[in-house]
This record gives sequence, structure tokens and C-alpha cells, in this order.
Amino acid sequence: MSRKRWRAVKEIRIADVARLAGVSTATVSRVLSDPEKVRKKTHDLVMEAVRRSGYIPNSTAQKLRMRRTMNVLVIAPRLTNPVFAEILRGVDDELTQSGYGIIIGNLDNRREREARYVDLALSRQVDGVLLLTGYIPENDTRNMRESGLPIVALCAAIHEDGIPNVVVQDREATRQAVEYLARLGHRRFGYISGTLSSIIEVERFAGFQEGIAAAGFTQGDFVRWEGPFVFSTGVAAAEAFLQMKDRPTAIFAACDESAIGFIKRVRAERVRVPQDVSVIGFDGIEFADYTEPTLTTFRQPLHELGRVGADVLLRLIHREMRPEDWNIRLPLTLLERETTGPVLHKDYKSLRRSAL
Amino acid sequence: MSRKRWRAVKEIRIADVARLAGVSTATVSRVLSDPEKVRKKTHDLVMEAVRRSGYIPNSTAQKLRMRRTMNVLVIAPRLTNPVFAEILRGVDDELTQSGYGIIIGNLDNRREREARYVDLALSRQVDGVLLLTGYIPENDTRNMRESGLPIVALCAAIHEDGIPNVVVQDREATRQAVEYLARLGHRRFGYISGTLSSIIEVERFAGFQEGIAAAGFTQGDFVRWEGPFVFSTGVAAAEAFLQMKDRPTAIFAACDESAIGFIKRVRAERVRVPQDVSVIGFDGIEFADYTEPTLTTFRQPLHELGRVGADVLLRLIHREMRPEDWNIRLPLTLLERETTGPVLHKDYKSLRRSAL
DNA sequence: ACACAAGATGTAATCGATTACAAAAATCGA
DNA sequence: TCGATTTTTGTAATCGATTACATCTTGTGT
Repeated sequence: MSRKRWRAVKEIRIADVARLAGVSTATVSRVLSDPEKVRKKTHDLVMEAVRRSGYIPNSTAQKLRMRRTMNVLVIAPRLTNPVFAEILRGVDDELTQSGYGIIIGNLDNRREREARYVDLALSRQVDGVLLLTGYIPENDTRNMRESGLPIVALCAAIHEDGIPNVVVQDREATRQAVEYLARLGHRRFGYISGTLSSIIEVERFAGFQEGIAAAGFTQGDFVRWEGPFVFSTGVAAAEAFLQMKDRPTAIFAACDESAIGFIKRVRAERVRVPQDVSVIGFDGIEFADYTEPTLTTFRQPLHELGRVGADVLLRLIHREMRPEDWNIRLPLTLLERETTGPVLHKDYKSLRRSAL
Repeated sequence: MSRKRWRAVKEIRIADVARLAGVSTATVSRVLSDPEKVRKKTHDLVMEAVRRSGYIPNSTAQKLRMRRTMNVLVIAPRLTNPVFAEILRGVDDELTQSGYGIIIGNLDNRREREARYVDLALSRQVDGVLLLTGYIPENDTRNMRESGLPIVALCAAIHEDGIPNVVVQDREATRQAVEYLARLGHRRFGYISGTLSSIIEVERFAGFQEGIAAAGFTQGDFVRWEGPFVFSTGVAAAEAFLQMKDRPTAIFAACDESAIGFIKRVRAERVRVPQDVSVIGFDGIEFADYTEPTLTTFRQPLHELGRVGADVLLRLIHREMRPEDWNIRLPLTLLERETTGPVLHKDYKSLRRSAL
């Protein structure tokens, strides 16, 4: 078993370079970090030694000495959700530009995994935290928030002192969604929610109820189905929908995946979308434009959300935050596509009769 | 502007705890890392001091002293591709279990971004690298590979000494795909590739050609369209397809997203799938089960790929790699769904006539 | 050529932990 | 109780950089 093939090669330290160039370590360090501070001749001498030795500074030593890690922790509920992937892209664009690295904290929809990342943050492995989770704050994360570590919440307004929020106007958008469906003539609604313990859900449901009230309806005019932000939640909602005798004619899904799952399932039972039931999603993921029919949905400015969130976090880290930056709420865009349309009472009734 | 609200609280060092407990820093360190080595009484004393002070070790100092970062770099071509998200999940499951963190390197399909991450690796910010990219190795990454840093290649066989590969049997699967289509009676094929500079593509195309040969066809019996692993590649291929007068009756797409893009586009022109053209994808992403019709595809064991890859990397890091672990090739599963079927010559011809 | 200011470089402390080695304390048998 | 042995604890070096301060060079004006 030949181990030595892949043993690390001898590591070159700054002292080695200094010796090679015949200068002190301080000079080498200066050449590398602030070339203006050394004479041209010395500079060239050192650079030659750096080149010949292949020296690369040990970043851990730098981090320790400079007291910053140049890393940011991004805690996301689930990596395979395109929404978070897209936000992460925005975050990445902004952070790598500033030389920061991203450590990912994937909860995989299991909240108890938060603890691990709280530890990571508290042990100063990162200079700041970006919270993409929409969980309602609990003791777990309290330490983190109290530690003074810069934190920015994306995706969910954590109404707490010292934590800036960069979020979308989901409440307003959800409300508009209901109003839009009401304008199309719908009277009975279905609401496919997210996990009840998430702030996102609280916001969106509040917006939904506002919309219901604004359009002159009551609690009795809609049904609510609950589950995490995944396809199967929509499928489950569809099963329940199919059992109903007085089916809603319009469905609002709090995420595109649920909407897609719902549509797939009801179409398998010959329920037509949008003739028999209109469906509107939320998120605007890329897939939503490739389903059949294409999904009407509210597009979140995901990439921008990530960029802006990262920017705010960097400002927090660099202590250049101004009060007016505290809270940012980005607008959504309604993408009117094929899954919504006016109620067709006749069609709907005949379908219902044939299903009996 | 009240800065102090979010200034970091005073940091507690091991020396503070030692003073509080009336012991030396060495003892505190021992209590925390190896409790067996200290007397029960001292242990309790120290733990009480730790508790009271809220001490958490500074991980950067630990990293420097212990000469390992407990971090792994994962370089992925594109975060929003569900394939990589899913692999990443597997990686994450394995690594967090072992206490390792993940730093992500997102190339966003732009290869020049590799350099940044090579630097990151070379400056010893991580203990190992997981390469999800399928790029053919170049000078950029050579340094990294020569540095002795543990590297494992997933997704693409980098045939180089010292780099274990954990990959899927894409060559075999692609070949089987062609044979499967040939068995259904197809004679003219379309091949929607990935980016030509990727090893993945080289492997899959080789498998495709093997399949073509094995089924008794020649180079003249298929067309090839090229582009990255995204929806729009499939759309572009569809545009080209629609212009052809002797259209292929079976399409192999080297990724599900292309396949879906293709289907969406041709259906818009009333081309029926699978009656007019059969389509088979590659990857088995979750969404492929929610399209209409549902996509026939080869499912990659993505989560397992991630887990196994991470496991191999950890073994490499811990120097407990055995030669038989060098190369692992996981099998794929054919998911026969609705986008493939036997050729229907009559239908096809009539369609073609009407399109003239 | 000299005094003095400005600029370049070196010395050594520092960041905050771990750990080899030395020293002290506890345990044990006679 | 004493000395030998074992166990526990403390001292100080170490990981590899950065940087305040001291010291040495260089340049400038007279």
C-alpha cells in the first residue's frame, strides 16, 4: 500500500520564503498584502522567491491573526428546492465577488439540524449568517442572535431587533392572487399551504385571508390543505380535492411545486385545468414554464433576493449599515400563464355530475 | 447611529475559563477534548466555568493548531441543476455526520470560475475536494491535483493517477438507451448532448455510438445537437428538429432538462410524444415524474453517489484508503414511463405529409 | 559633509487553541 | 510513614501568519 504517492507535499511557510529571499517574514508579508510599502527591488526579490517556492499563505493562520474568516454561513431549509438554489446563486454572486466563501447549512426540512449550524456559527467559523429558513425563532437560534454575530434573514421576516430582513412582499402578492382569482369569477377557493410552523406560511396565509376578506368572502368560502413545500403536498391536496363534492374552482398554492403536484394529480382524473379548476402558484421556478399547461404564478425575484441579502450582510459585517437598510421588501411579478381562467359554471357542473 | 447594539460581545478565551476555574489552559483543553484524562472533580469545576462563561472554543485557532480545517470544498457546475443539488444532499448527509463542513464552489457553468476555488483549496482552507464538475482537466486544476490534497471526482471519470472516481455507469446506460429505442423499432435517432468539453459528455456520447453500432446502425443514422445541461438546449434542439424533413423518431437527451425542453417545444407544434417521437432522458430528476407525459429516463443514484463520494473522500483524508476503493461505478435504473413507445410509421408519415 | 526627515526593514508580540514534557499530587504496598 | 509508581496538572512551545514598534537606510537641504 503505497501511501506516499498522495501524501501532502512539504508545506512552504512564510519563513521559508523569507529565508530564500534573504529578508524577514514581515517584509514578505508586506510584499504580499501591501506592495506599496516595500522598495521595488525588495519586492521583486520576494516575488521571485514566492514564485520559485510556490508559496501560498496558509489561510487558517491569516484568519486567526486577522480575526475574520472571510466565510459566511447560509442556512437553507432544503437544497433541492429550486427556490433556495436560486437564492443561493444570488448570494454566491455577491459574496464571491467580495472574496467571501460560503459554508452551507442544509436543514433538509428537519429543523433539529439547526443546532449543528448554530454551533458552527458560535465557534466563529464564519463572519456572518444568512438565514433562508422561515422558521419561527426558537431558543436554538437565540444564542446565535444574541452573540452579536451579523445575521440577515431572507425569505421570512424575523421581527426581531438587530436582524435586518430582506424579503419579498409575499403577503401583498398572496392577497393579490386571491383578488385576481375573484375577478375571474371564482367563489370557492382552495389554499395549499406550507408547513404551519414557518413564518413564510404565516405571512402568506395572512395575505390570503386579507384577500378573501377584501373580495367579500368568509372563512367558509375556502379550504386549506397543509404540508411542506414539496410536490407531494400538492398531490395530497389533490386527493382531498377529488373527494370533495363541492369542489373549489380556484386553488392558490403557496409554492410552485405543490401547484405542479396538484395539477398533475387532478389531471390524471380528467379534471381540466383551468376549465374545471384554476391554479395559481407562488415562486416562479423555471420548471413552472415547462409544465402543461404552463403555470400561472407569482415570480419571486430570487436571484436579486440573494444578492441584496448578501450585500446587506456584508455591510453589517463591515459595520457600514445604515438604519434605512434594515428592512427591504422586494416586489413580486404575476406571471399570467395557462393554469388560470374564468369560472365555467356549466362545464364544471357537468363534470361533477359525470363523476357521481 | 447606535453601533454598539450589534457589536460582537466580548469573546471568551480558554484562558478566561482557566482563570475562572482556577486551573491551567491545558486542563481546560483536556476537559473539553478528552474528559477521561482529568479527575472528576476538576472536570466538574471546569465544566461549571465553561457553562457560566458560555465559552465556545475558537475553531480557527483549533484548525491552525491541529492542522486540519474540518471543511471540504465541493465544486459544482451549477447549483440550480437538480442533479447537483441532489448529489450535494448526499454529500452533506455523509459529511455533517462526520463533523465536516461544506464550502461550496459554484461555477455557474462558467469554467473560469474554477481558478478561485483552486486558490481556496491551495490555501488550505479545506481538507479535501469533491469535484462534481465534468470538465476535462486543465492546467488550472493541475496544481490542485499535484498539491497532494485529497480529491475525489464524482460525475466524471478523471483518468488520472491519485484521483479516485465515484461515477455512474453512464456509458453503459447510454448504450442501453439506444438499444432500447432500437428494440422499439426506431431507425433514425437524435442525440441531445451536453457541453462538448465535459468528460460526462464524452462518456455518454461514446456509449451512444456503441449503442448505434451494436444495433447495426451507422453515423448517418443519427443527428447530434449540442449545448449545456439546461432546458433551453432541448428547446434549441427541438427547433432544429422541427426544421428537418426526415425527422428522427427517437431522441436521447443526455439530461432530463434538455429532454423536457425538447418535448415542451415540439408539442407546441402538435408533434405527439411518444406517437410521433419517442424521448428518453437521463438523470431521473424528481420533476421528470411531473411532466406530461411523464418522462422515460435513466435514474442516477444521485444521493448515493454523493454519500459514497464523500465517504471515499473522508477515507482519503484519514489515510485509510485501500486500492480497491479507487474506482466505484454505480448502476443506473431505466424508468420506463410515457415518452417512449414503438414507432408508428403510418402516423408519422401522415404527420410529415401534413407538415409539408 | 552633516543633520534630520522620510522610508524601508527587522524584531518580537500576538491571534487562541493543543500538547510534549516537566512537575506535582495521589495511590499503593511494605 | 516512606518511597516507588501512577495519575493529574502546569509550563511553555507550537501552529503560521500579521503588525506595532524599533532600528537601520536612504534621501534632502544647507
